[in-house]
Amino acid sequence: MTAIAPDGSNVDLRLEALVTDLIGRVADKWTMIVLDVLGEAGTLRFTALGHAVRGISQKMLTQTLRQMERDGLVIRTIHPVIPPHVDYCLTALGHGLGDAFCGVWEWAADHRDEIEAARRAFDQRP
Amino acid sequence: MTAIAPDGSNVDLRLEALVTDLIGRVADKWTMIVLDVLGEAGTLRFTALGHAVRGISQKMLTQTLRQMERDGLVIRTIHPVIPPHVDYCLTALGHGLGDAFCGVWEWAADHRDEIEAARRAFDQRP
DNA sequence: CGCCTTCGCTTACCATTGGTAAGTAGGCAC
DNA sequence: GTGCCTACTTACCAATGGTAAGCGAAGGCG
Repeated sequence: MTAIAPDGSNVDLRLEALVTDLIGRVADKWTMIVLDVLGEAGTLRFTALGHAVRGISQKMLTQTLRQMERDGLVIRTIHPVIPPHVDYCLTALGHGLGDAFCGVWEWAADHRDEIEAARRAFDQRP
Repeated sequence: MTAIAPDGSNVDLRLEALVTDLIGRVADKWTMIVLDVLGEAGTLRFTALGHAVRGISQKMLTQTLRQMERDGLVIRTIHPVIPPHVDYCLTALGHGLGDAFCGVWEWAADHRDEIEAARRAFDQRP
């Protein structure tokens, strides 16, 4: 079941590496939260997003949004007015990822207590 | 629908903050990859895990595993022999998270090409 | 005219995080 | 005694992220 590519490398391993790499870039805290917020709000401006994503710095917000835009997850629309007006919404790809990640949010909400209990137990060990 | 707690804070907001916090700790690159590897392999020793999780440093592996153990996601079993023998496997909680995150792996595998295309398009803009 | 405000950034500086590589424990084979 | 085994620590350095300040261009205000 291990196909070999023309260059001699293992295709399955290469694919796995690529997917793992992709997960590495996408599975980060801020990306997931921005994805969730935008998924629920539809369209938001930069500052509104900044308030909705509690705790994010402007720097990380711009950085995260740029990365998401580059990955085709969000669309950035600039309205050329003064003061500037820029808004963000998810692409179909972004919605897809949001839906895929939805299960994790549900899991987190459902098992919050268990995790807190596990932590307390762990912290009280000899 | 916004219940108010005895201390006056908004319960929905507090819950949301807690869940967001939890996502922040759990939605990190290495945790997700370790979760996946352990989910597929069942039980692995420290060094085997280190080889399976390509690119992780020993330091981050110990750190990630400790955190996951604290959160009740993995069980760490020490066999008191020399040289040391320690193995790791997922708890039910860990399997649950792995299953919840499974959708994201599938999404990543399915949309890899679209993302790469989006990146190329982005990188070639004026 | 000059000054302040607004919004979406960008930048300089510093703290925290993560990678690299070397060390440690402790028994067992040589 | 020397070296090897594994699962870590640790010291040191590079990269990442937070904080806070600045910027640019138009419009309102005195």
